[in-house]
Amino acid sequence: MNDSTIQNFKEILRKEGLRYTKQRQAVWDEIQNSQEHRDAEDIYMSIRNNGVNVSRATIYRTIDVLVKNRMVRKMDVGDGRNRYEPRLDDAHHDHMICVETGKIIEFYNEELEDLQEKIAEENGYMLVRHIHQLFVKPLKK
Amino acid sequence: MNDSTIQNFKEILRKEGLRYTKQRQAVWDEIQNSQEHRDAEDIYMSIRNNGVNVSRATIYRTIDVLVKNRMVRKMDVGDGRNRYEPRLDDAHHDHMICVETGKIIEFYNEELEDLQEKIAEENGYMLVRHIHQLFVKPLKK
DNA sequence: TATCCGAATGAGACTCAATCTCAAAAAGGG
DNA sequence: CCCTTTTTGAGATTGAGTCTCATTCGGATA
Repeated sequence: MNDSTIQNFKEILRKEGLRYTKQRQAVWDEIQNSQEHRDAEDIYMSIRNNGVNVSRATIYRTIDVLVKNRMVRKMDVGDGRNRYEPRLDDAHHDHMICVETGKIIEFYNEELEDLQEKIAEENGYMLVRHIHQLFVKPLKK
Repeated sequence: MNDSTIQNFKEILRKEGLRYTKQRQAVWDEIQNSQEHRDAEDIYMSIRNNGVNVSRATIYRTIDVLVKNRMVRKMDVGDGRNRYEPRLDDAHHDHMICVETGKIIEFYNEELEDLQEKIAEENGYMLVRHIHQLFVKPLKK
């Protein structure tokens, strides 16, 4: 929650023609401060526990802005609740989800990225974005 | 909707300890007959329009059985409605979704499949299943 | 083929994440 | 400090999917 990040956030709001409010700052702080993959309810409860009054509507509205401006990544894990994670470095990665423990592991593989673009192009398309999730279980030792 | 497919379906119901009903057959027929990626409401309406009385509950319950027995594949396109497609040949493929037209294109790439298993193993896991969707747009000519 | 009993069905209630509504509160330029 | 416009929040609403339970049906048995 350093000054430069706050400035960056304010700039994005300005660019979008939106006002700076403590609720919006709280949402960004909350997501930014934990490197986990959290759901909206979790973020909502944390902010309230920190003493900031906020509604679910504001959580969702703010997340939309953050996602649009690539500060937050929204991920659909397939259980009906989206998860959010900060995108501080903008380094792309995908996710591996352990079906036994629910643990989420991030991974990135250059070859995989290239291959996807190639496949899209071979079909006459340009890759815009992708969802790639590996559901895994621990190797037996 | 040939005899051998019906027999196969009856066998699966037997194996699961379930009875053969016209509603269950109608759901399987409906999914099987169209090679598209359809949602539950769509399947529901089609069956009713064909004159078979069925409820949404039965649609969902039957789809669960079909998915469990690998006759139908359930896919989460990210818009809140799952899509279902028949799995007649059991050949695996992933999907490319055009963000401009909504068209769904199937693809399969051996190299991609191998790479995923490798990545899981490098992290100490075994690949159980995966979700891979490419969101694309047409190449400008 | 008639009987019978447990399984299946369907109408509608319910769930739950996410979105919408709109009166009241707050931002922030002048 | 004022004033206009935006934002907020409590609660209503939406919509896919699930659950309930009285009624109907499948199909094994005799």
